[in-house]
Amino acid sequence: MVTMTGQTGAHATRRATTVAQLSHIGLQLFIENGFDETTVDEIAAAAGIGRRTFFRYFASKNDLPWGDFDELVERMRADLAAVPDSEPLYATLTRAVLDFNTYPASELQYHRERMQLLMTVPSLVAHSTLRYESWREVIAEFAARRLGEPVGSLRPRMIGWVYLAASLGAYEQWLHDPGSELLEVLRSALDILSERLTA
Amino acid sequence: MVTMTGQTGAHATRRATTVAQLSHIGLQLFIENGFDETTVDEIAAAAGIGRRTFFRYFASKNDLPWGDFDELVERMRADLAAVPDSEPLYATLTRAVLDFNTYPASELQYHRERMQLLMTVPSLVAHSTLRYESWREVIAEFAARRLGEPVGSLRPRMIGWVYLAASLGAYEQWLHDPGSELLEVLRSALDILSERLTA
DNA sequence: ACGTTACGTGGCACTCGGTGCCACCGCAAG
DNA sequence: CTTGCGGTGGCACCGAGTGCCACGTAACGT
Repeated sequence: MVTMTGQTGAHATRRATTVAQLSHIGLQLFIENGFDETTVDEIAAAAGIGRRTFFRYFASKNDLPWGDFDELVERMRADLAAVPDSEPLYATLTRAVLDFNTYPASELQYHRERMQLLMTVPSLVAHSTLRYESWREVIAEFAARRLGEPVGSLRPRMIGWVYLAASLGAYEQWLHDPGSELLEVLRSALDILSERLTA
Repeated sequence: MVTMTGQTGAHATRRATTVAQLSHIGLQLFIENGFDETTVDEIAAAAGIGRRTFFRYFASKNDLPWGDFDELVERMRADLAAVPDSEPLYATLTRAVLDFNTYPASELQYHRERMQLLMTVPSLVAHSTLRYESWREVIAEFAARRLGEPVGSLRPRMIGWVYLAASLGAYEQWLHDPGSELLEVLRSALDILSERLTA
């Protein structure tokens, strides 16, 4: 169970576990026994590491279900940066949000269980707000650049908030309706944004 | 400093403190020394009550800055329920959001400091998501009734999310720009919603 | 081959938020 | 005066998160 991770170049050392492994083990426990009922001690024990070490992999128990979210956000940032200015703003953002939430069929069941936790366990629901900040930031940055406005101005920020709202609304709906398709619900949610909310 | 609260009718007993007093004392400490640097023990001591008693007034340290938010939400629910069907949906919601965030000039400074905490301290930012749920619910309920759709369907939920997004975007902007007027920023944010987010 | 250094590990003790339990006390009603 | 209710707060306990440090092992220099 010893893995090499030589990414850092010099002074690479064996790691007893990978983030992905730990995340998987923890999530399994959360699903089986409930989030609040599962202690970090139990997760560490199940993974065969010390409690202290757990907090070197994850800043908090709340971060465990998030996996490599930050990486995905960075990928979205890069993807958006590569979009030519000829592509219309809102269509690009819609496309980006759909891409961001596109998972291979094999991972869909897992993703659903993960999101079920993130959207229902109060502690996780609360914590998620902090994780979404960087996501909104990417959207706002892109919108600001396209609109020629500072990122700090109202419109880009609002666009970030509103696209997040659409995503969360879609996830809520997807989890609520077991037969639905995530991408379809997302598409519907994003469509509502493009309607005029007047009268 | 002993106050009578005989609301419950029979068996009314003196309370050593009121929620408002405690909230005020705590916020003062948060502003002066920082949220994370202030312990519940210190707040309790400053208020002259026991630590155990603090948690009978507030479910958590995070709830302290919220004051009577739930009451305001209930008022909004009642206000919306009283709006005749002849009033257009989105105009009514816009009006409701503006009313909800209308404070007497004397409380504005206090409100600003409170919101500064709620929107910047990570622990509070996270927790706020849980408090906003009931707010979104009120919006969604009204929209659902007006649209003749179940509350659980996508559109009413989205409307709840999107109006929350506008509110949070406006607050972010308001706090970011010391010279701005809350209601004006809010109005601008809500206006953006009523534009078509296309092309 | 040997010492040195870097680094992942994990034990220990501590802080702080939050909870269950319970004993205490004052007020109101009988 | 007695009984009962309700606010109070001390005490012990749990679990998340952190600082500190000692240990072992792999990589590196000589």
